[in-house]
Amino acid sequence: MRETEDRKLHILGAIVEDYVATREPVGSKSLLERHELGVSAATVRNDMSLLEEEGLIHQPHTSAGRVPTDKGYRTFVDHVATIKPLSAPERRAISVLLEDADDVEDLLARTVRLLAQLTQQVAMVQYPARRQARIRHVELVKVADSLLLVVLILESGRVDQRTVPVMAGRPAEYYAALRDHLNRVVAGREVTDLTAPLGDYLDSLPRPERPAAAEVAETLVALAASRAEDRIMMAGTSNIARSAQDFARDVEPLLDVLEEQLVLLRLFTAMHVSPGAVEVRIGSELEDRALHSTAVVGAGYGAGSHLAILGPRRMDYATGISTVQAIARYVSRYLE
Amino acid sequence: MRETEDRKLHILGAIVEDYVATREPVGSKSLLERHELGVSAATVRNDMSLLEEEGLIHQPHTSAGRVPTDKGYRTFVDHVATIKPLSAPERRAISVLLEDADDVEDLLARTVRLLAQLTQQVAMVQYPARRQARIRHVELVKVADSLLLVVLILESGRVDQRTVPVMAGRPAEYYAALRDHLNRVVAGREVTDLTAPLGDYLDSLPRPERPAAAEVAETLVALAASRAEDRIMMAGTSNIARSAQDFARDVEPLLDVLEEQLVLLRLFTAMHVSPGAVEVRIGSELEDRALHSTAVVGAGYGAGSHLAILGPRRMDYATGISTVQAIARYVSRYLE
DNA sequence: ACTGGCACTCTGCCACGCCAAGTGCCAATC
DNA sequence: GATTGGCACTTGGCGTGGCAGAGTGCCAGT
Repeated sequence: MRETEDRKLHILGAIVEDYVATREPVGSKSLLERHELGVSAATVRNDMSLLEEEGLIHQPHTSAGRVPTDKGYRTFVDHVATIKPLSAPERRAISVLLEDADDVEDLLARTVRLLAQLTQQVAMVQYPARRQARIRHVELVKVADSLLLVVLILESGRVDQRTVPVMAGRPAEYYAALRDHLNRVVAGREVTDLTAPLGDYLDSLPRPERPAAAEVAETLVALAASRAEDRIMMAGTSNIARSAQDFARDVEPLLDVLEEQLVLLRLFTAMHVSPGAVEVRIGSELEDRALHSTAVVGAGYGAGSHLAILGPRRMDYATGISTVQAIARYVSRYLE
Repeated sequence: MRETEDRKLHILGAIVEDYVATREPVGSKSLLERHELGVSAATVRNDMSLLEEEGLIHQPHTSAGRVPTDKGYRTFVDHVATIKPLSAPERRAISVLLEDADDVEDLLARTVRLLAQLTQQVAMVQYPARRQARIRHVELVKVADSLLLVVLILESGRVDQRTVPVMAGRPAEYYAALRDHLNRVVAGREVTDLTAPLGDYLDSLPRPERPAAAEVAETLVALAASRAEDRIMMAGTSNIARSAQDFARDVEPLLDVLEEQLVLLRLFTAMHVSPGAVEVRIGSELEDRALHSTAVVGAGYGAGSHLAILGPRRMDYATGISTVQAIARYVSRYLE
């Protein structure tokens, strides 16, 4: 009993492997040619029948081979696939490449390209969440007579900016002074903790001066509240062209989703994986309709951010999972 | 003589229009069904023969309709196409949408999305070149014990940043003081004019302090020299899925090129159009092999930056050209 | 519990033939 | 001389039919 159960899983694994490799429904006979199963074709057929009853594989039509279902891929990933660790040269390559990034942005760009190249899938990385978000410095730049640029520098090294329309005619010195005052008030504070101190500061001003300063203070609060992790960097989109076989129908909505990013962000927030852990979502397990023909292998990194690869359900999960995991760890480390 | 020449061009135009609309080679008979040419099919056939001799159209195989060649599209664009101005609602929509961008980055993002939506092609915008590139402020942020973030704020409102590894163990006050010194030296200067003043400053330091300050100064020079217009923002990539008919072969290298950006940047620098002017490149007129099946309609905006749409050669040039031109003008205006 | 064998069912592919659309050319006409 | 109607010819696309290959389910035998 135990043994036949094992064999069924083994056969499922073989089916998935063959299907991934050949892209074609796999039958009992060709399965025997490529795998040492130690049983006859008829037995394989019986087991396949059972697997189909359990909803793990599926026949496109009578007298065709079998194709794994979403549920089939799922059990494969959960119970069959053995993660193959990366080779030493690969690890070294990752290490070297990420090491001399000269910027967080650059680090992410390298990461995502690397991930796309190693897995041959579409890779995406969420911008890192800011963990200790203390304000380092605020700078005001008058870019036009009635337009002010507010720059916010955090201690983590992140830089955010936004322009705000202001009343025309104020001299540059006015904003220099305002900047100094604001810095005195907000420097060293958490981004979440600006409203009260700024309110106090505004109250301390002579009444006629308040509205002008309030304009800037509001922008500052909004800027501090904006979450940069709401952006995603992507690479390897051309890989979807290679893997999709039914192009016109599948690819267009997929490219739309990738560009929209909103769906991907929801996806990321839905997968609350602890750093280093990997989560796999396959086909219908993904919320969005357009992603039903794809699978996503994601991992957490840093402080609650995510990275992932996206490809066809017919994907090499073993290397995908190990690569995503390894890269997530490396990035976490380099972010300190 | 003059008249038959005109008719030939008219026929070329009709062929291009029909081919763009139907995606199928167009023959003399179906041409008459859709256009009032005032002549018989035989005459059209004769003219088509001549057009083919001139290399403007081409027959996929004997007894098939005609398809425009690159040269054919070229003459169509140069001599036949009449630019249809945008409708009033369209203009208003552009105006409204671009008006309340709260950032240069945001403005570009809106622009590129708008362009993609209006033309149904892939749209791309080069980051604006910095015209008057005076330095407003330099900020140093210690993000780790041996890692320093250098932030450069320009008067135009651009913010650039880069991290640099530094010797460990220096107190934060050291960098605060260094920042103040550097600001005194570089504030108000052109980005191209930093080497000499910074050299003088370094020379003025006591010899043992020089290497430490030099580390930072070098990064600053490199940062100032880095050209941000070497980046491109893109939208509407899913549109290539719709327009390409022969997928597997065409789309993959195309997506690669779009991701690489290098080819696109070379393309942009190659088209030195004055702001507001439009340039069209069709098929083999484009340097890169992967772009031979596409056409690009580009325009200059701002101070020497570019924006463009990219689509199949079989593209609606009339609306493409007018839309690109209109948007380039709007963006130039909003950038002041 | 497996296995070998057998009858059955599809899909993919190839060959065939027909049709529609298109062409080129030529003699006739304005 | 330019234009036109007519005609013979070419060719890709499409539907049909037959055939081979791969696969299945089931059953009787070990």
